[in-house]
Amino acid sequence: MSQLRVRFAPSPTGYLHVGGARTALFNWLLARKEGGIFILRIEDTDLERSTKESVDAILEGMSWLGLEWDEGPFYQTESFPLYKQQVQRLLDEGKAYKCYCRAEELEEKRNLAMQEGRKPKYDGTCRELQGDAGDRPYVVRFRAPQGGVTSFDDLIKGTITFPNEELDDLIIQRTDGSPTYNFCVVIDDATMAITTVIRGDDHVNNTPRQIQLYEALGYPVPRFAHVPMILGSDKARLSKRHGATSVIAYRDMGFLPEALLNYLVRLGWSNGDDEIFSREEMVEKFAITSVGRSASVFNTEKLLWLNAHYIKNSSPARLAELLLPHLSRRGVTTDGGPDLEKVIVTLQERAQTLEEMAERALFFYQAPASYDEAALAKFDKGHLQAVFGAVDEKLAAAGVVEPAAIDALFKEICADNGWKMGQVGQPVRIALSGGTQAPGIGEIVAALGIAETRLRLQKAREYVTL
RNA sequence: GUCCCCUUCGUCUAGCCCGGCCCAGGACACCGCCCUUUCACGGCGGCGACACCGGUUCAAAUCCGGUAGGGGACGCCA
Repeated sequence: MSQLRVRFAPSPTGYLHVGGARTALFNWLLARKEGGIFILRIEDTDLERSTKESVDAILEGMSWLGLEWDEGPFYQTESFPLYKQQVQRLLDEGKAYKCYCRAEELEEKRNLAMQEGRKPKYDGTCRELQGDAGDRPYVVRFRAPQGGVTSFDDLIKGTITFPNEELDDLIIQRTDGSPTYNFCVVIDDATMAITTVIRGDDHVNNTPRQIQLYEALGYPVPRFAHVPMILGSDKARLSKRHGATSVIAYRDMGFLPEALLNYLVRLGWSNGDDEIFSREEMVEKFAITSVGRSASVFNTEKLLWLNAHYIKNSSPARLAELLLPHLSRRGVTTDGGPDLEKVIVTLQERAQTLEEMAERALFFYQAPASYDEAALAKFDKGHLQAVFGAVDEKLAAAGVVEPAAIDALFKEICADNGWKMGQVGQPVRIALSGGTQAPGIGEIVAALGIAETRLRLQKAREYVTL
């Protein structure tokens, strides 16, 4: 059996979106699982819309996700001579012909056909033309088989059959001499010896045409696997109006690549009741044939849950590195402040994204500029002053730095003064962080350090005295 | 309009190929309880689906037919 060769072939007309990322992931997974080759090919035949920026954005998304390719990136624009040559071959063999119909005429005929409820296919005006019609502009059309059917066994959808009658003579070369998509893919997939084509299912309708092209060209037909689309919450095709669709946007929102990957692989694919998959487990368990046949809705809530899971299970050192950009975007530097890894440990259980973590980490590096008045109002001033004073005093004499030891200290303070934990913890939390939503008192103090803690306590005490 | 595809809890899905173990299992979300110095985490429990109609069968989510709904394609875009 020959080696498996798959490819991901995005067109550089935008960033890498989650749908494309999932297709890329499935390709990558299959290649890794089968010990095959994963090729990256940029489909830039649309000179009008293809941009270098898009290519870079796609590459950036791919590498952030860690979907490394074995060959490429190849650019279709580099193969123009080859396409030209193959078009000529088809022309010479009578398998393609020149068509002089004008685009506008065709457009009209198409609209008319649609209006009248007919299939808007090319009427074959130039199909039987003899010889060249001078130097009038022309496109080259593939002479498609008229009768019979074209069918293929899709790895995901099963057997799909099209009556050839539904397929018209598609254009393979434009008036300006450039080749069209359906033709390029076939040539490229054939020359790159792709054995399995995994792509979005918006391509199923193109598949029979491509198969006819493979046959006309004398190439072996690869296997096909069409993965269902990803929908937005309203079940319409996922687009910007549903929120972020760019892979890089997810990175910037503070998602971990393994969380996105895990989410994406479970969209349409499953392995029993398993939800969490490491990269290795995905590779080991993935099977293209067990990808579902129906479209699925992108659900940010679940992605968030997975992200929280991976945040909880990542090392503080790694998170620290990933968190830095989110912090500096907020104008915060960790210089001179608490050890970032210690801060992260207090936040790991509570943050769903790195953005959220950065937000919650802020007070460690910037003493509160104001306090949550409503929360403070639940205690009377005398009590507040007494608490801040007692804690400050206790801390001054303490040599401990472990969260558990500090918590024990607070228990002592409660016992000594006949207070309940709620009467002490909450005021101190407000004094240290400004608000009520923060890690445990012991954790905060340990990360902040005794000196800084006392400073903030004194500040808060002054504040309530005023 | 024509062709192609799809249809299990709100969402992702298991089960479907090889009917009975399924008055349908898991996960996210939601609700409640517990834990608790806040917020979270965690634990426990709850809510909640086989699109519909026929057929085959002792028995159907599973097989067959039809209906409805949804999506995709129909480009000198990819």
